[in-house]
Amino acid sequence: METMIEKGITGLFENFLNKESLFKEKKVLQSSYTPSEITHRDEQIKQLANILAPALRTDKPSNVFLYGKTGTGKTLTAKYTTAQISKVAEERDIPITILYLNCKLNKVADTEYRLIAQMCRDLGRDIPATGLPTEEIYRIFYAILEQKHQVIIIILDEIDQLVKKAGDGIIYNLTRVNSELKQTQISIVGISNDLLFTDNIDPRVKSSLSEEEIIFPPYNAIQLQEILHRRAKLAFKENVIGDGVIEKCSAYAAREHGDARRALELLRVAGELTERAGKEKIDLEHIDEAEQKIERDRVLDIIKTQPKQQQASLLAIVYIASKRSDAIFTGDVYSLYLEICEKIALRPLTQRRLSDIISELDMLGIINAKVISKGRFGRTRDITIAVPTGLLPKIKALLEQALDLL
DNA sequence: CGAGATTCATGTGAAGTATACCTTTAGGCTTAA
DNA sequence: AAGCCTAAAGGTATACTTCACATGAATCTCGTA
Repeated sequence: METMIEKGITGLFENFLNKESLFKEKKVLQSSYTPSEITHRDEQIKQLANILAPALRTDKPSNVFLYGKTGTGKTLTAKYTTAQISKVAEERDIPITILYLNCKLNKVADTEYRLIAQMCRDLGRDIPATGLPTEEIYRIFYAILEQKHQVIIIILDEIDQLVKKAGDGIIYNLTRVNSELKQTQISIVGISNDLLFTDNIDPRVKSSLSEEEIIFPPYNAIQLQEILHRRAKLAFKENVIGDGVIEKCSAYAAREHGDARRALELLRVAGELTERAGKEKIDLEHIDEAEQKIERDRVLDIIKTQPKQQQASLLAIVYIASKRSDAIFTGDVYSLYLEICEKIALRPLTQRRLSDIISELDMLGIINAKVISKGRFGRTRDITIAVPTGLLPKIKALLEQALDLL
């Protein structure tokens, strides 16, 4: 029995190895890849380089704010430009340090403490995850900075999330470093895809943060095609891509506000699916398949990595949503949530907290939750599931398994 | 009939609590001289 | 006496709870036409 399975598996591996891969270099299509040349962002790169250039004379560059929808090349431009700067700086022995922080929710840098702590770690100083006063962390941070004369460029990706969750005082504190330290100057590169976010922050913070602004317009379908062509040439072997495939990927992504990241991902996943199916040429239907798979993986991955309480809350919502199709209210969710908690022996949270969790799930884009007033019948949130309904059973199963239900 | 008051179910802010973790410090014990 | 380990003391961030007040349109109330 065992040997048969073993045989089967080794056979599978052999098969896999014998089959020629469609990819030449798959990592070119991954979002972490920084190409040596960036297409259609010359203008933005030039602007950013101009703004940051004073760092090479050890002057403080202005703070910059980069706006634009997802997948318009903001992060890429920031990383590319700063990498160039630090290359030059290294050659000429100019002391410049670049820090890149992602402030996404539930990530390492989504509170004031965690942000500063993470920067200290990047500078080579270990900081415990909790226990120290925030002021102490600032002291350590200052001490590290003061060790040598230098310019620090801090890139804060998805800064809107940080400010939304932890307030704008952080930015204010960071900009204050400049007046407190003589040796070191820091400047901030803020990246946001929420164009409206600066409306609700302290005007002082706003003005200091956006001394300069660079707008990233969406790519149009033609530009996307060029980007894809260029990368596909590096990533795939010859004659692997079927007719119209690149055009279709571009069109899909252009429909979604010109998101290049998405276009590249579509192409990569389509390639993987083709390969797995044992075919030799990517054709159009693989793209549709890829689109579904991407969405599914994204959602399932978010859900999988949520804490138990969030999962239980979501399961309650999913149960209700699959049973009836009219609006779902907070009260319904809470009572079902309590039942679930009892079944799996999970200490139930208060409704107050559940209310916040629902907001969090909304922020993650798994559900839509809008506050409505039902007049005489009070007010509540109108909750709907924000993922394709075809995914519901899968989500349900995943959650039940994650929570040890049944 | 319509303006204003009422009402409901929950949103939302502030303040307090539990937990897990951190540093400092004071003993207490060991060790080396 | 100096050095090292340990446990207690005193402190923090974070996730959560408790308390109290805010919301806003459907419905009710009641004066008026």
